[in-house]
Formats: sequence, structure tokens, C-alpha cells
Amino acid sequence: MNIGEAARLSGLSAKMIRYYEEIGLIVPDRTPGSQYRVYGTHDLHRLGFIRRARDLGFSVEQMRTLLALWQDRDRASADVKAVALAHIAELERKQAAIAAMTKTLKDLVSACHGDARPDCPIIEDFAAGP
Amino acid sequence: MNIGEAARLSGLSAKMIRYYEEIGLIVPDRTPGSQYRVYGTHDLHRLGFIRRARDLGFSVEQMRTLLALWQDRDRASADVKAVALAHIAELERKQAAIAAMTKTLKDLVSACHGDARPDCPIIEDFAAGP
DNA sequence: TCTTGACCTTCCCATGATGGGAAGCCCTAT
DNA sequence: ATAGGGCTTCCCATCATGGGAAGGTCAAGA
Repeated sequence: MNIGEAARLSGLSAKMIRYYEEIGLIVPDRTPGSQYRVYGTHDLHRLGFIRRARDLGFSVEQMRTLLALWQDRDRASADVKAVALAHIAELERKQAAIAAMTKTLKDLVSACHGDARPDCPIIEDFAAGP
Repeated sequence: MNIGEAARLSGLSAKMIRYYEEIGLIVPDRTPGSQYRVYGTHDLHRLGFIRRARDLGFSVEQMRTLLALWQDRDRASADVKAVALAHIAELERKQAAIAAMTKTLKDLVSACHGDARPDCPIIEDFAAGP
């Protein structure tokens, strides 16, 4: 099948599939005459893997590692788990940062009348020196 | 003062201060001869405001809005609150997305032995079709 | 058989916020 | 006067993604 159908079936955009090829994640065959990309069942399976990993927030480099581990039938499951754990740690780091911002903002928001008057603890907080 | 000291005092990098100038958030005076940027107390105050807003995750466009509201002594506190609430909503959206990824990953990780054997529920999940 | 329209190709550019680095100017202390 | 540190502008890179232009390919219908 061509890239359009592969995109539809995988849920990735054709743009991104070409990008993933450019960086070596998936390299399909080409039709001899037209140079159209041709995706077979194997490629489609690989695209599905990429899609799933991407939706779970893995970086392109992590996906590269995971794809290699997938292909390596003798890898230790510990190797896969390590990649997943590293990603979880990163997600939790981001989550903590967001939670801290949210908490501060909610405190400020709850102190603000939110009416037509100009005095506002939010702005005042921002304007207060360190 | 010059940009280096302004950077030190505000906690922003000189690079970023120049960038904020380029996009019109803060425009300092220049020394007539040398074209060095010169930051006064007013500028420093503004940089502090930017720093605080940035650390709370506001986008540059939101900072632009907030700076304008700060300068406008007649704004309604509701206007400020609306910006903050919109940002909180965005943070919570991101937080929910991260939490969903984290949950899925943790489930997969807990199902994975993480030893020397090759069978791994994580990879298997990724490889499973939609 | 020819045309039309949908699809494909490559190439360039943009995003947002940030950093790196080069080439060259300015100022101050020795 | 010279050295060194700070400043300037300019260009490039990140990461994953989308937009769009110019042009090639293919299949279906007249």
C-alpha cells in the first residue's frame, strides 16, 4: 500500500511517516518506476508500534531503542523495563513541575476577586520582587 | 546596568533577555555611543515580572497580555484572573495527559519481570495491533 | 486514448523557548 | 598600549510537527 493508506491505518500522518523514515525508524521499499513508498504488513506493524510508543510519550530516540529491543529476540526484559522506567521518571518529573505551578496559580486565583475592580493579587505577586 | 548584570539580577539569561526584546516584551535604552543595552530599575522590575510569569509556565503571548494588564491601572481583576484560569486549564489538560500515560506505563512495567528473560509485556503491548 | 483528479514526491519554511558559538566592537584596569 | 572580559549581531540547532509549492504518477471514466 501507499503512504496515504498506511497513514490512515496507523493513525500517523504521512508527514510524520516520512520523517520517521528520514531519521531511520522505518524504511519502506519503493516502487521501481515511480519511487512511491510501499508499505507491507511488516511495515504496518512497525508503524503501529511507533504509534503506540509515541502516544505514550516516548521520544524518538527512545522509540529507536524500543524498536531495536523489539527486533532483538534475545534481549532481556529488564532492558525494556529500564527504558520504560526512565520515561516514567521523566513524566513524573514533569508532572511535579506542573503540579507546583498549578498549586501556586490556584492559590493566587482564589485570592483574586475577579470583578471589575483593578486590584489583583495575581499581578501583584508577579510584580513583587524576589 | 548592562545586560549581564540584569541577567544576574533577574535570573534570566542574557540570551533570553535579548529574545524578549526582539519580540517586544521589554525594550531597554541604548548607550548613545556603544549601542550597549542599558537597564534601569523600571526595566529590572519588568524582567522580574517576566521571570515570575515564565516560571509559572505562562507562554510568551500570555506574558505579553499580563504585562499589558500590569501597565493598565484600570483593568478589571477579572481580566487577569481569566488569563490565569485559562493557563490553569491548560496545565490541568497536560497533567491529565501525563497521568494517563504514567498509569498505562506503570501497569505495563509492573507486569514485566525485568529479568534476563526476553518475554516482556511492555514490548508485547506496543506490538499488539489496535 | 486522453483527460481529470487524487495521490505521491521532494524541498523549503515555521512553530516555541532556549542554547551554542563565531566574528568583531567597547570599556576598564594594569 | 595591551589584555581580558563584556557586549553586539548573526547564524544554527533543538524536538516533533504541520503547511505549502512545484511537479511526477496512476487509475477511472469519456
